[in-house]
Amino acid sequence: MPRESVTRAIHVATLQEVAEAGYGRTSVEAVARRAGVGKAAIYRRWPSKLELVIAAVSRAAVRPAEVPDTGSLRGDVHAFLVGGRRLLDDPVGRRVLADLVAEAARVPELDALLTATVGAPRRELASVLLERAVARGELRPELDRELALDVVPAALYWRIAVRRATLTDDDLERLADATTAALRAL
Amino acid sequence: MPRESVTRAIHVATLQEVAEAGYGRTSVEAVARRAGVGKAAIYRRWPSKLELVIAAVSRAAVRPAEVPDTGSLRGDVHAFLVGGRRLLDDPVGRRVLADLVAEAARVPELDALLTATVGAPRRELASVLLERAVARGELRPELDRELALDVVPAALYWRIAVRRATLTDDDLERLADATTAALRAL
DNA sequence: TCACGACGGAACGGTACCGTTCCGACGCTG
DNA sequence: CAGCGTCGGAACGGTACCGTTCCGTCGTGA
Repeated sequence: MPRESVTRAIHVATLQEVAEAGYGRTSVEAVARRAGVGKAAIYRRWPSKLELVIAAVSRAAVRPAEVPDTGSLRGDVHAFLVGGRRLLDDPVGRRVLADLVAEAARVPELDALLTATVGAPRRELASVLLERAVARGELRPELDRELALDVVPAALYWRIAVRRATLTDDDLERLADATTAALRAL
Repeated sequence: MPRESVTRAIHVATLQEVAEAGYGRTSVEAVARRAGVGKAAIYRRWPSKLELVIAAVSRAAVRPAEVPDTGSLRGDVHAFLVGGRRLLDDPVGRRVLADLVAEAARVPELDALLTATVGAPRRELASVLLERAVARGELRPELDRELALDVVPAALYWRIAVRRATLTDDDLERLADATTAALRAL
């Protein structure tokens, strides 16, 4: 039975390596070096870099997808944005995410992983929020769900992950206002 | 004097290589192979992979930043989105862009290049559009420009570059409506 | 048409990983 | 406290690029 402490050290080292070197330049050798571990310990667990990274990301991405219910669309959107900012605030996670988004265009397994561990849960959260607003009468029942689900997280991702700028609490308030207005127009 | 046809072949091959392999795994050797060119021809022109990629992207990204003036905020936003979709529609460009966005977090030169050749021109376009709307009285003068400039392109990028889904003409119409509503709330 | 120079291609020594295997050491479990 | 299995580490042969240098060739401009 592999030792858990070693497995954890490898996971941490993997994420750090991907964050610093980028997915493409990440080597199993470097991960082992950083983890203070023999390469054999890694190959005993996973057959390749892809599986290694997938395992590390899967473990790190496990987050309880709590659904906010504030009683209003605007409040729910704000809560969603706050959660999203928290998710993107980790510098290591942000870098790894950007790399994996790029790499997912080439590797279907990574694409599936990202969708399953990050995309789908967040999307489900937003979906619940939208349906509640429809039920409340705040949004039209014919609302274009597809488009709405893209509008909600987009500005947050763009600003933090792409432009690598920050969003203050105040920004988040106004962004919630703007997003709510956008949804009502859909 | 280096031959222009060779330079062009190298540029094309560079972008294709980055698109297929990712920036991190792209090698000068592979670029030369693909371009049907000796490595010497590349090192005669650029000192390293970074400069090579920067040159290729710079050339490819030169696009006339035409400013749409449709007479209304909604029309201007729509025109901006149509232009953005055209920019992101090229599959090679889209992949390269995702890689470079990730790599820009590590390499300041790449960051500066991306800002100068893609970010700033598009941002300037959006800025003009916003100021026109303010002048027209369609948006409040106290409009938060920073936030507004993030809201305008975000959904487009999110959907096409991150989620790798498509946007129909109809989607673009509704997205223009939603974005306009969001801006008015800022 | 001639000569200059950039060309494609091969080869250089050197570094880095690959994926595997073999150690001797150490830590759990029983 | 015995022994089994995982441990860190070193080494394996092999592949791939690095950045540079050297060819013999061929296109181009004078």
